[in-house]
Formats: sequence, structure tokens, C-alpha cells
Amino acid sequence: MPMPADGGAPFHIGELAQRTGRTVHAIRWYETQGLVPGVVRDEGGRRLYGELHVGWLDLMDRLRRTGMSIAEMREYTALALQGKATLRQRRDLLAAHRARVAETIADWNQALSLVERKIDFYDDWMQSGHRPPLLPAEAPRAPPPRRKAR
Amino acid sequence: MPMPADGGAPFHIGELAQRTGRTVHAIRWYETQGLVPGVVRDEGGRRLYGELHVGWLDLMDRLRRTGMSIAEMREYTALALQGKATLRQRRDLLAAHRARVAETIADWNQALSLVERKIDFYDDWMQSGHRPPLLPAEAPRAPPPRRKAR
DNA sequence: GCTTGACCTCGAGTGCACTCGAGCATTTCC
DNA sequence: GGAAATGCTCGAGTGCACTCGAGGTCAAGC
Repeated sequence: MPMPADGGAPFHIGELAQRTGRTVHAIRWYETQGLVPGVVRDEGGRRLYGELHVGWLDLMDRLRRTGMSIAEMREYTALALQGKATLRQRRDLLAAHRARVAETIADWNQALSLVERKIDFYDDWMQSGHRPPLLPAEAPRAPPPRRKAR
Repeated sequence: MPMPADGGAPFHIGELAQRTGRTVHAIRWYETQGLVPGVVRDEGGRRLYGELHVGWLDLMDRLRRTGMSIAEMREYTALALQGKATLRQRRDLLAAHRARVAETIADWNQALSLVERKIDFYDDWMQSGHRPPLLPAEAPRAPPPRRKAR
């Protein structure tokens, strides 16, 4: 499954970096972490990439930016390397991620509305000249199994 | 502006921790970072909090969880301590945050739809027994002035 | 054939936001 | 009045995801 054999001419890491908006260093680091399948080398030992890698890195980027850990991305990549026997596992992994993303979006929407109410609060205060009633406090949120994102 | 003078009986850090779902350590750390206004001490040197602190910490938590940096939260807190002369600045700071949050939500929604399309892709593959056409690759995203969140 | 630039490996450093432990003081409860 | 709980400060450690520099190889253009 040498990935660069996907039609177009293979290219080096610099071009991949440009086309995906990552740094060369970051791409190499991703590879050491097992997040880039099917990288072959040319005679000089330089990495060769194909079109598929552009899409792959974009997917990795999206997953990453939505809080998937490197460990889980590594797992996903390993599954992809094992071919279609792992289709269901990959699907399920993404479905779990989807659920977490949906949850986070709901969370952020709540935060958005809190911030909006607070802005309104300041607007009222400035317009009326005296402090409006405070916003009702929210229920405390237990710190859940730690996630992270951008 | 000693904050605990807000009606209810003041309480110590342990109770605040319980009521806001943070650890005692985390609350103290927040204070060293200038994120908790109006903390007074009792005769024994222990911190005293009031109801307002519960709401304040919840707000800080929300801002934090939506990617506001400690530095910006510190700025906001400092403005709040200066009284109503800074109302406009506080409003504007929150408005800027609101814009970033809205942007991020849009971003996550895009990611969500990518993940959903990928899940459909796997479902099709499993059902038909052979690989469906690949998803079209997305435009590369330049790494923007780094943000972070939960 | 030699300079220039892209690429290589390895390993250390960075930034953020906590998190925790040590060692000590005070308070509350029996 | 003594034990146990709760609080205090200070400072070091942690985890994640990069980020970067040093020192060297390789290849393409002049």
C-alpha cells in the first residue's frame, strides 16, 4: 500500500507542508507519532508523498482541532493501515468522536449565550446608568474526563 | 469593595471548591493569577468568599473553557476591579470574545460535517463491499494566531 | 566541481494551565 | 487539651503538542 502511488507525481515534504499549511517539522513529528500512513522514501532517503496525504493530513488536522488526542489519532491511523478488516472499528471511532464534538458544540453555544447575556448586561448598565440585576448563577460543572481543543 | 459582603454568610475555600467543582489548589492558583477579585481574609488568614465568587468563578470557567487565555481573563478581572469607569472596555472585551467563540463554533460545525461524511463513507463501504469514491479534499487552513480551548 | 537549498536525525526546549507535595499554622470537634 | 481537619505559602513537577536548533547528507543548477 505505498500511498504515493495514487496517480499524481509524488512530492517532497516541503511541498506537502505548503499545501497543508503545516510546518515541515510538524509533519515529521506527526510521522514519528504514527499519524501518517504509507510514507515511502526516494533513493536519497527523502520522504515522498502523494495527493492522498494532503487529504489525510487535513483529516488529521480536523480531528486534532476538535480535540481528538494524538493517541486516538494514532489508533485510527493504525486501523487504517490494516485495511478493510477494520472498517467497523474506524467507523465506530469516528462515531464516538462525532458525539464528543456535538457535545462540545452544545457547550460552546451555552457559553456563547452566557457571554451575550453579559454583554447585554453591560449595555443596560451603561444606558441606564446603574447596575441591572445580576445574572442568575449557573449550576457548577464537574470537570469531566479532560478534553482539549482549538 | 470587599466582595463577601453580599448578604449571605461568607465561607472558606473548601466550600467554594465544592460549589464550583474546582480544586482548592486551582482556586488559589487562579487568585495568584489575578482572576479572583475582592478576596478578604479572616483573623486566621484564611480566605473568605461570598455568593458573588461562585458566579464569578463560573464565568471565569466558561471563558476559560471557550479558549480565553489567562492573560485576557486577568485583564478583564482588573477592569472589573476598577469599577464602572471600565464598563465599555469590559463590554468590548466580551464582544471580542463572543466573535471568536462564534467563529470557533462555525469551525467545529464544519469539522462535524466532515466527520459525518466520513462515517457515511465507511457505512457505504461496508454495505457495498467496495470502496466508495473518496471525499473531496478541503482547502488547507493556515494555522491562525494560536488559540486553545476545551 | 562547487555552492545553495532542501532534506535528514536526534534531542532539547517551550508555553500553557494547572497539579501536587512539603512543611507549617490554625481551628474545630470530641 | 489533644487529634484531625482545614487552611496557608512556596516551589517544583506534569502533560500535551509541538517547535526549534545543531550538525550532517544529498541533489540540482551554474
